[in-house]
Amino acid sequence: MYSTKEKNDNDKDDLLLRMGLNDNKAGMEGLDKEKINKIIMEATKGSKYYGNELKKEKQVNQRIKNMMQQKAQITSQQLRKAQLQVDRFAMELEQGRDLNNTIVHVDMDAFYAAVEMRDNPELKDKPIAVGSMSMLSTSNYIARRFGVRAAMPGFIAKRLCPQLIIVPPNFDKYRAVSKEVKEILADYDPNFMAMSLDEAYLNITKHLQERQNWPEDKRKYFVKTENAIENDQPEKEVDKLSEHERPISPLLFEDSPPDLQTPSNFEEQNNPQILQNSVVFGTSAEEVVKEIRFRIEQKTTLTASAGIAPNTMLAKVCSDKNKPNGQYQILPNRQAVMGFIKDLPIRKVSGIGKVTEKMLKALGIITCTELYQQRALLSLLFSETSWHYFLHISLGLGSTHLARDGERKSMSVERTFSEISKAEEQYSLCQELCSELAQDLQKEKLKGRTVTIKLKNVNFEVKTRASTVSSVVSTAEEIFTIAKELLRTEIDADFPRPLRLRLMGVRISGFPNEEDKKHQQRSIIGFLQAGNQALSVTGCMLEKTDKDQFVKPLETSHKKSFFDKKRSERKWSHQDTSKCETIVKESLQISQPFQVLKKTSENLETSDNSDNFQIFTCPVCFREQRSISLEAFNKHVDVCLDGPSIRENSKMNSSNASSTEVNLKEITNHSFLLCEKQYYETHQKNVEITSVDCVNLVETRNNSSKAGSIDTEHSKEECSSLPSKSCLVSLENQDAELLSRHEPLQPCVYQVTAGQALVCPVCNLEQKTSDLMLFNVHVDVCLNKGIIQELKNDKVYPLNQPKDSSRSTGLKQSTERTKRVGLTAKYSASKKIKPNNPRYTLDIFFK
DNA sequence: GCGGATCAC
DNA sequence: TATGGTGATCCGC
Repeated sequence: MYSTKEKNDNDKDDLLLRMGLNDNKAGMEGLDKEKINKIIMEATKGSKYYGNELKKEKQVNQRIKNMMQQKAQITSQQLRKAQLQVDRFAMELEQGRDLNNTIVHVDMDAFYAAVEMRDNPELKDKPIAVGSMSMLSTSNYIARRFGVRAAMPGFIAKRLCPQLIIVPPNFDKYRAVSKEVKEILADYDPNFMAMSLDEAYLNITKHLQERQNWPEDKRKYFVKTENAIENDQPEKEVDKLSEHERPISPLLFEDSPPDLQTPSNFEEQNNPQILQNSVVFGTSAEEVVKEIRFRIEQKTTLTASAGIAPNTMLAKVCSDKNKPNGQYQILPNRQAVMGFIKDLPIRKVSGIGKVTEKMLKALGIITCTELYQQRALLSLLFSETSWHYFLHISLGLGSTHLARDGERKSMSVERTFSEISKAEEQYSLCQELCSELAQDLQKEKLKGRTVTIKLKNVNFEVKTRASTVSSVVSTAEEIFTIAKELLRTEIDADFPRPLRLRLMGVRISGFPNEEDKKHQQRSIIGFLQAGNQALSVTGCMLEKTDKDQFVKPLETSHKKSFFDKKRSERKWSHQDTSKCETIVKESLQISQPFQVLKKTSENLETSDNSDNFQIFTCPVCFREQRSISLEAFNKHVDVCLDGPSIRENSKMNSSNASSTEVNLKEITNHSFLLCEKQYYETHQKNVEITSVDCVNLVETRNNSSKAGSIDTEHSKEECSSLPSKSCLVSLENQDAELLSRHEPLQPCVYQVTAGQALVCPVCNLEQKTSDLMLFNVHVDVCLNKGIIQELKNDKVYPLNQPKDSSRSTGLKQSTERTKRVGLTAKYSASKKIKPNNPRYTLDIFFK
């Protein structure tokens, strides 16, 4: 609906373009291009927005520079080889070219503005735009002469065109009109694909076939004037009107193609009763699309443009060609397609945006012909996905059938506001957004596993932070608990400077598909009912292999277009890999804490007699959780694991908390290391603070590490001088290799004497529980949590890394670790316990 | 999985 | 005074 809609061919000044500038068709009352640029520049210069645009531009330039360097290193030998490869692929694509479908792209002209003009005649001959002072959705064609365009802030538009009338949007109305249009479209393709309120693709291949045998009165439409009574049925017998005679009610566009202007003789015939005009449309694709546009206009008094072509990519470009109120067809033969493509600027193609345009331009590519000529080079400079896409475009290929709307992958809410810097306000805003999101989720009965927050500061810098939990969430509270922690981390990271925000958003994703749900249910039930037969990982591997074998012939056949293949890939990943992933997850879940906890809870004397409630003990905070379901409990553990949120539920009063925090700082300064020696040392130190939440500990440790007060050099020496029993050593030095070979790490064994106080070797705190299973789980969780916390704050290095030394290598290790931890560590450590042995052994190892 | 970017509308 | 909101995808960690 915005600037992307009218793509710009002018590339003289990218930055100006990005701000909504465009060619000015230099109407009499309009402004010329130079003037427009000047006014926009004056309004923009010096703003924070502009500053950020400059910054982004620099990044793009750097990208281009890198690309050019890469290009310079390519040898002619490499290029020749690439040429052969690419051409072989191009040939296969060519053989698979499918010209048998007739795809139509229908696009309402200046939709919102047109609706507003229709409903308020006073606006008809005035420059108008729909939107607000800060942002415009669309403008009418009069306003466009002044350079007023979609995606331009209203206040700048006003400078360009002081007479501009800005109408606030009325989406309900647009939706209603859109529905009317869609009802018409459905007659030609019940499976049409709506891209937005004002745009849709149709595949009219089938309709065309059927239409060949239709009698004339099935293609005949009664012509109404503006005053006519609603009648959409083809009925009355009248002479066929040629295109030139067709009555077009609203004079939306002074620059409409002449054939679509209202004929002058028609003005006299304003009585619908007397007027017995009708139109008969032919049986060709062109006639069908004329009919569609005619009916749209009769029904809504609005005009549409359309493109007809053998695939969606071309149809889209075509609909732009004779806009407004026009149509264009590419005939279904190769010559016509290539002729059309020849001088087509790549920027016109959907999917090629400003950045891609600029990058390709740096390689001398502006038109599709040039895109084709450089195909070998492109295959060396861009990812496979990208150059395949480019090759499709340059051959005029595209999707030949319309994909059914797949399942939604994410849902989000975001809002821009005037600066908010107070943390409390930020939290409550976040809470509001979560509530809204939860309501939207409820409407579609969706639950997801990943919560992402988005923050944009007053300098327009955008940041996103995500967290994935092991079971799905959907309520406002659940989402907020996660979002809050993400926000807290960001606030803490900048402390004591406040986050100066201008936008906040919350998104949820990771919706389980049907297969996921089934598996999840089965696995929970199965596990609750004792028989926890783990599905083997090898079983999954087999399945994956099967899938590959099945997909491969499909892909290599090259019968399908690039777009089709992308779609089928997606389908496969939905149907099959998801199954596979689920199994992996399932087998991992077997070893997850809640399994142990469930057993624990069975042993508890349940004071709660409610049949639905079960009491679980959280291995992180050691609080009893009354949860209706394992799922809910699991969520608790996840959240608890992810951050210090539990503190808010904590009964501990603030004075207590702060006093323990002081102690903790001291202790945890040393607790980064998992050295045995240290374990014993801190064990003694720690006796007095048994009641502290592990959750609090982590927060404290974060703070202290931020303060940079850790004598890590010292600790490191201490540690490395120890005998090789350190868990740390094996983790740091061997895990990479071991993990890549899918072999378990050497277990790191801690021995605990019966009756002895249980002190977690990770957080160094004596644990309230005497249940070794629970303690075991705690250590496991605490270990993972420590790592996760470290990773969340990118300023902090992994557990054993000195904060300030060898920054480059440290960073490398840090990210190295991220991956593996992300893949394996969370919840995946498993435990082996011999309950009746007086000398218990605690094994910690990573799967 | 995460985060930044790009793109469309 | 003032430059959007929603969803998808890709790439490089």
